[in-house]
Amino acid sequence: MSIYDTLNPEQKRAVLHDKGPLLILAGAGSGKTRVLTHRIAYLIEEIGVNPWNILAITFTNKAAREMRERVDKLVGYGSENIWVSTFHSTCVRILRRYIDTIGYSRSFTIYDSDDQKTLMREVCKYLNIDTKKTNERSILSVISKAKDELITPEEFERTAGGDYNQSRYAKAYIEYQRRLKASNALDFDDLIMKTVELFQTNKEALTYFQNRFRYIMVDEYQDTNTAQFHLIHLLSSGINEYGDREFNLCVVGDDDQSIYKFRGANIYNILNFEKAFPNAQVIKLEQNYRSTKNILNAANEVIANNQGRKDKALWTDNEEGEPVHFTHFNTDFEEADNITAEIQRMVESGEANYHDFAILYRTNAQSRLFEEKLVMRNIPYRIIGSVNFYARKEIKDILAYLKTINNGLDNLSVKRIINVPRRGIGLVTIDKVTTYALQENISFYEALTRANHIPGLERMASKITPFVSLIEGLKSRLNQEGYSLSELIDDVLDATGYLRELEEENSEEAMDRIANIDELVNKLVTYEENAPEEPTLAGFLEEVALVSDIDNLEEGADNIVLMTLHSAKGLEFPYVYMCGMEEGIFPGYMSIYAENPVEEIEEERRLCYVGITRAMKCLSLSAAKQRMLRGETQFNRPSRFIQEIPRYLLKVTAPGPGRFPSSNQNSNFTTTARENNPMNTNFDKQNSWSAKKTTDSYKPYLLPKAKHFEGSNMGSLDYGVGDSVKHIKFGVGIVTNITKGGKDYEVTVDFPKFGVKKLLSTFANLVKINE
DNA sequence: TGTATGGATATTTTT
DNA sequence: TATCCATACA
Repeated sequence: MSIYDTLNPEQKRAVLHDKGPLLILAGAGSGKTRVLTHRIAYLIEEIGVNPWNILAITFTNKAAREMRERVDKLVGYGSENIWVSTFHSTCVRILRRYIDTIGYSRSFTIYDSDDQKTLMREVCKYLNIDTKKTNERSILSVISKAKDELITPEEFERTAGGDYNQSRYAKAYIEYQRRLKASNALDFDDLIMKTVELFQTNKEALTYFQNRFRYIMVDEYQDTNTAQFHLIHLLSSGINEYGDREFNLCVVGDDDQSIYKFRGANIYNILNFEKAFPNAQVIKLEQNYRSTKNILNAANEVIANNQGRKDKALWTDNEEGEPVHFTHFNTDFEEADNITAEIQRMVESGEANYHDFAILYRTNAQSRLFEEKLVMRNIPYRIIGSVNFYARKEIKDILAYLKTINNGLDNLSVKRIINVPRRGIGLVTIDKVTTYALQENISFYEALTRANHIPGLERMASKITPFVSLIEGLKSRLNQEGYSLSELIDDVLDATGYLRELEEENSEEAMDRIANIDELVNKLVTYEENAPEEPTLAGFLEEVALVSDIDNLEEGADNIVLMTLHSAKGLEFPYVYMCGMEEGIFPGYMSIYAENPVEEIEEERRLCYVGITRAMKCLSLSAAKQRMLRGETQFNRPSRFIQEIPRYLLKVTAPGPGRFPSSNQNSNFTTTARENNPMNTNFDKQNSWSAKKTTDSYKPYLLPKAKHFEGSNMGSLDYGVGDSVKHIKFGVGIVTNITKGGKDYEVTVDFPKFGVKKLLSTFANLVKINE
């Protein structure tokens, strides 16, 4: 009995395919990772391929790690030589080796989206682009799209021609790229684009990697963009010893799960694979091993509403299972309350464990209500994606120190930390130094080292010089023999006084920040201990730059997970709750009112398909009749995706009585939840942090009184239109109007000295004056 | 130079 | 509603 006997016929065919291009159309839950790992094993053990010649590319670190683990189990010897990594880290590794041949230095920094935005803000200021009319983000997204399509700034400018807007974007692109280069920095898109550029200009590098990667496998192929396509095409078009192009390329994907078009994914990569790689074989994996018949049928019915798909029909041998549940709640509050109650009940009855559950939603903002409920009920949970650990201020600050030490050209990082902690160096000084650096064509940091020669800055030199010697001191220590990275970070925390300042502040927030910094130190120590090669500062920084929140999703922890539908791709759970199934939420209003709604809605539908197919045993959908969104009450109809599921697959449940029929009981719950809150200790730091935060900011929910509040409810304010009121700052004025805004009253008051002001009643503390 | 404050503004998804 | 930013003030 061999390991290949457990495969079904199609899977086996895919595994035994050893030469030439292969497209595996793998439906959800059809065992594609299994096929990939078994194929690697087959190539090594049966065909005699050197593990060293195999490259497997995924999108997330988590997927890469999983694949590595599974391959390790399957392949006894030499599996560590298989190159398993994400697109981005693959490119970083290639660039670290060759990037100096295209004009960057090997110690380049990677800019994340925050950094990109900061840089773009500088660019806009420099080019006099009004960021109120065109915000940084939209410019960045234009640039990102261009980079995905391998369009250089110069080309972009050429095609822009006389078009005013386009040429403005072009100018921004050029300047942005110039500054990245000056900072010796690459953004995420550059990682791919520059690697392609390297391969196009440096034949030696290309040949080296073509010879190295004789067998290439790509997971989630439907999410690749044009740049990634070219990268793979270049890498796989090596010539073998008989002078033939082999294209030993095996890609796995599912066009129905393509959900990253907004990020440049090019669906034609998978739809036209057979054109791009002649003689490609296509194998379809259509048997689903994950879900019940009912769930799978619901998924099939929904996705059938999309046009232009690759023809396929997913089926399963699994049992029929429960029908798909659907509940139409009255409010979003009731939705969160009932779902969390149901989960709790099922766990307490011993039917399931917390880790069997996932709550999925369209937008991160929807997690908040659930979080509040989970805290109240003492249910352990983990939210993926809302606040990235590495996006926190204190973490970015410390990393900026490390980046400055690693790459002094990184202007952004230097500017970030020059006055953190406070050194009395303000904006004026920074501006002067920047201007000087620009004039002299040197980096910002270089300019700092010459502070006492900069006209007009002689007096500031006494503040700047200590900073420079601080950095220089740290740099030189790093160069000493036997000085470790963990010593470096300790020295950074100590010598900068960063930690001391937080300790002295002694607030709860400061304690959280310290805890986060400790966590960062831990990560660095872990990196040092586990690094495959010699641990380096650049290595650590790049690892940190390329992780996403989903990568930290630990297995085995017994908690519910909450995440967006996007993050859920590739995962599976016995019980899945998809909430907020409403028109305007999912599909989102952005897609409904888009220029090309058909296309956009189809992408949303694929997202829905992804969500449904995450469920193994039981799927529950829900919508709310009214929902609070950015302080406003919205009334949405149930999502069209619900209608697309045939009635016989659905079990429509009436919403429960609602635990909180009237609003005033809530406050009791808030306080008790706070006091008996022993589960904080069971959580990791991130959770207790977020839990605390929301508990503190929790306010009792007021049932929205949307329409008819004018009469009776006015009583809760002790003044009305026409009354004289006193404000602590504005003095006495006359109320001219009162409207309901969110949970509060917006009171318009005419102050004789300050004019007409709109105030929120809870904050304004207006006092009625009796005349 | 640093801080407070109020106003504006955003909210889709992320390697 | 929550955060960000510019402006005014100390």
